[in-house]
Amino acid sequence: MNDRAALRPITVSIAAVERDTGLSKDTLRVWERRYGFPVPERDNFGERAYPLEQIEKLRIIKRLLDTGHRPGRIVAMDIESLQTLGESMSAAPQRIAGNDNTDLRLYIDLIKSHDVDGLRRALMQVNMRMGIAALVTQVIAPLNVMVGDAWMRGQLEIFEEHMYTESVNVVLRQTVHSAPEMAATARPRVLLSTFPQEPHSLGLLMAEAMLSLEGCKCISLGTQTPVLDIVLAATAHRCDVVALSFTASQNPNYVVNGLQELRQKLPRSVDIWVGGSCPILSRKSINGVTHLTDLQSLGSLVNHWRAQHA
Amino acid sequence: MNDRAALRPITVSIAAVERDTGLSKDTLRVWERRYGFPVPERDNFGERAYPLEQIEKLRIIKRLLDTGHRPGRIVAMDIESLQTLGESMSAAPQRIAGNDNTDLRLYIDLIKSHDVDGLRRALMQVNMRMGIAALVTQVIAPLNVMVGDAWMRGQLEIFEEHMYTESVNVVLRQTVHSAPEMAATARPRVLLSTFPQEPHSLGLLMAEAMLSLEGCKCISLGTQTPVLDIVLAATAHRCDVVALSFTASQNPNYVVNGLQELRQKLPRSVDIWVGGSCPILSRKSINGVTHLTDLQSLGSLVNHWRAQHA
DNA sequence: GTAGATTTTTTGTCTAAGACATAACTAGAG
DNA sequence: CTCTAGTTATGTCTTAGACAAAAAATCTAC
Repeated sequence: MNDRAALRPITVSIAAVERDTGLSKDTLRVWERRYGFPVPERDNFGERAYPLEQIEKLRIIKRLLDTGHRPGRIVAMDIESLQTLGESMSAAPQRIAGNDNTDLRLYIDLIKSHDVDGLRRALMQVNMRMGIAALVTQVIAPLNVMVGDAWMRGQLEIFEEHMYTESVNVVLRQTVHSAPEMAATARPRVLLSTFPQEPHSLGLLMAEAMLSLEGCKCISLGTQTPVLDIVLAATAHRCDVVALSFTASQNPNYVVNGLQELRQKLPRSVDIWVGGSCPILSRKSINGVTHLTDLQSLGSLVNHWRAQHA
Repeated sequence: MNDRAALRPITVSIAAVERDTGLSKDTLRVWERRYGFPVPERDNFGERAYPLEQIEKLRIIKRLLDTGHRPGRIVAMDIESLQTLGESMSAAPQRIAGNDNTDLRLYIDLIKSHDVDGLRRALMQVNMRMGIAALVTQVIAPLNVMVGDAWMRGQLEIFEEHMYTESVNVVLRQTVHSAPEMAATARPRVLLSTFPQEPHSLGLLMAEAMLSLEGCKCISLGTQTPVLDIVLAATAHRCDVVALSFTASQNPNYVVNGLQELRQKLPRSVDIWVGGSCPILSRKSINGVTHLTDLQSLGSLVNHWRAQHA
């Protein structure tokens, strides 16, 4: 059908690499020019065609960049050196959680046996027994990481991940909205959303659950709101806080520029709280923007806000 | 702090425009070259600086492209012409419904006054008084069209549309899942999702509401599932029907090719039902795929299926 | 030695115009 | 009315050079 695909099914276009690695086309071309990697083949039309091994290596490089390394030092390295470099770094932070994750295997098994109702029931039971906070921080948040990992390793199909995401969506919304509606006078009033290229809504929903629990009035716009409209919405809804969720799929520059732009256009009286698994947030702190490393700290942040606005 | 921003706070960089409109940098530059719009100013460093009005116009153009217009015809038009163009498109199919829409204005007013709780309460009341079917077909479906329209005319901001979408999301999920859980043995078992380029979930949710009402067992994967995974999921969940939702933002060719591929890979015993506001679906019928023109007809389709599988 | 200011290097993104595959429209024939 | 062939429209790729911003390295003062 497609000559390009038929002749070289093992290579992909620069646009696909940009989508899959998060490295911009400009960056890919300039690395090739400067560091001699990646060196894609060329298809019949003279356009770059990246072999899968190079994409694999690019993914490793991207991870290392996210943890603080610099391109000039690592892009030209061979893949084995990169892997040993990566292992020496990642060993530490994993264990700190203190959770051996054996009980979470249960949920993965439910996903793999395609038992939608069973999965939802199991999550609901956690909610009944331990409450929303524990459900979110001790089950759903670590499960998200495990599911992402399992998918990366090829142990989980895309549709199984989708089924999981939809189930969590259902359960979280049900628990959040079954609680008595927050009074319109509750403070702080928190506006929730994500930046335009960020389609993942689970982080937002988890934050909403935790904030509602703390007695905040949440106004969620769902995902992908332009920066300008976040400003308009915060004003229109008289919000005290704008809370934003980011994942690793976000272009780091978009994140930083967007947040600086938002900070500049939003009144100083409105706080900006950001969270999620986006590495740039931890590496770089932005003036006037509060970064949460985990969902537990939302509670103390709300208390802190209330103390200041008493 | 930033010279660029300090001197011209009313303009933004090409990267920010890409982020907020979804139009690539390449596309923005080539439109400027070919159609003479947008024509950004230049900052102190000779780089493009887009005024807000042009971004507004770009958003409207993007919307019109999604509904089938082509750049060469509309990019050079002035903003008023674009708005009337947008209105003339949606005017026609409106009347056919036989609804004068005066009562729906009420909801628009609630959106414009930023009364989230009021909007949700109003929708919930419709549900109590008239049931889910009426809520979906007589209120939400036509309201979706009205909201899209109002945005195009500049009467509604993006964040107001987002707030509306999120509210409908909440209300629909609440009504669907407050009903007693469907028995695992209920038939037909319907798998719901959208194709990879389709991010809109409201259509899916409306369909799920109607199908649950008819006593079907719904398994939703959320949006954007690859064709191959739809096949895998339908098998894994032993589904009788795959239901897909499409909006006008879909590339017509992707839709047709995707559906043909899906039909080919799915067992003939599994029905494919498609619906939504995507023009190609009405223009072209695909072998082995059932197209629903409106949500009301879902009921008779379910009955028909049951009669055949008695 | 350490803190702070200054220079140098690194790095991502911007610029330009040209090329071209493919999507979409138009016209002609059956 | 339907299908096929020709034509236009359109997005994305290509090239290479420039430069601001960030990071690192060097220098200066105490």
